[in-house]
Amino acid sequence: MKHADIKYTNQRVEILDFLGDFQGHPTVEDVYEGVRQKLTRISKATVYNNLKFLAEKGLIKEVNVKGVSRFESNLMPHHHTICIKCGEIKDYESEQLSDLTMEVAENIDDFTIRSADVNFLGVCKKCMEE
Amino acid sequence: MKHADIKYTNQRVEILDFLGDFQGHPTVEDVYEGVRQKLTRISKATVYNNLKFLAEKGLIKEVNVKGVSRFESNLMPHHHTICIKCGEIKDYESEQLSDLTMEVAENIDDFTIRSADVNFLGVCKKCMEE
DNA sequence: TATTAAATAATAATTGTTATTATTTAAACC
DNA sequence: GGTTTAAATAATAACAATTATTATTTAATA
Repeated sequence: MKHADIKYTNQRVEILDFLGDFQGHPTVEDVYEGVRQKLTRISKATVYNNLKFLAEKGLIKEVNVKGVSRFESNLMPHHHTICIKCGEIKDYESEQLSDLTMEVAENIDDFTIRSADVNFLGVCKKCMEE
Repeated sequence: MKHADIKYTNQRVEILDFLGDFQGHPTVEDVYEGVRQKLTRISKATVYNNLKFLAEKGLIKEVNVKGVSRFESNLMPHHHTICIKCGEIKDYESEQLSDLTMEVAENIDDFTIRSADVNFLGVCKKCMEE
């Protein structure tokens, strides 16, 4: 799924690779620390710029949780459960909900849809037991 | 809709009044500036604390957009359209989507649901014309 | 090879939010 | 009513995430 109009610099390739391998929804800091293992001289600003850039190009997705940006490479339609205690984020799939969400999205007047996000906020099992 | 276990201080009453009158989804700064018209000596920390407090008590709702907290007093089930250019937020209602969202929410395993948020991201009419 | 634009690194500045502490307010008890 | 106690507030410091700035590097184009 390469895009012709995107310059695949070393930094961008490493960021994409990192996100592809990562299980979960890393923050900018996570990505920075991870990518730094290979590109020791990469700047955090570059990580910010490229995560934003790649999200705008649609190669990755941004998830904003409690004011901090997180990213994922899972582009398939899905939702998120977010624990309001520990912050854990998990993917959750409901094809029916994805379908209805997109159908509704496409019929909103005077609005050019880019994406539709469904977030379930609550308390995860582990936090409930405490 | 008064709650017995909530102390209705002047600050909290003014914040609730402000949110009730406000058309839209004000930030903490908006609320602070607004409430300051009547309670000139109110502290911004108090605004933060009470917005958080009132949201936890379920008297208002928090909407996090692009990393900044916004609040609203509309407690009816509804969604939001968010313009990625100008940041405009508008309420959007789809009973069918609200219903399905809640139904899905209640059936997520190992997760105690608190709320389910649906955000439509895209470009508003005004921004499209530019 | 020279020119130009894009990308990057390093870091300063900004913004939204949280933490701290002293003071004030108000409820609960005698 | 006065005293004790806890909660709420004001003022401000501290913090963390993000954005802006600027010089340098890289790479595409002529």
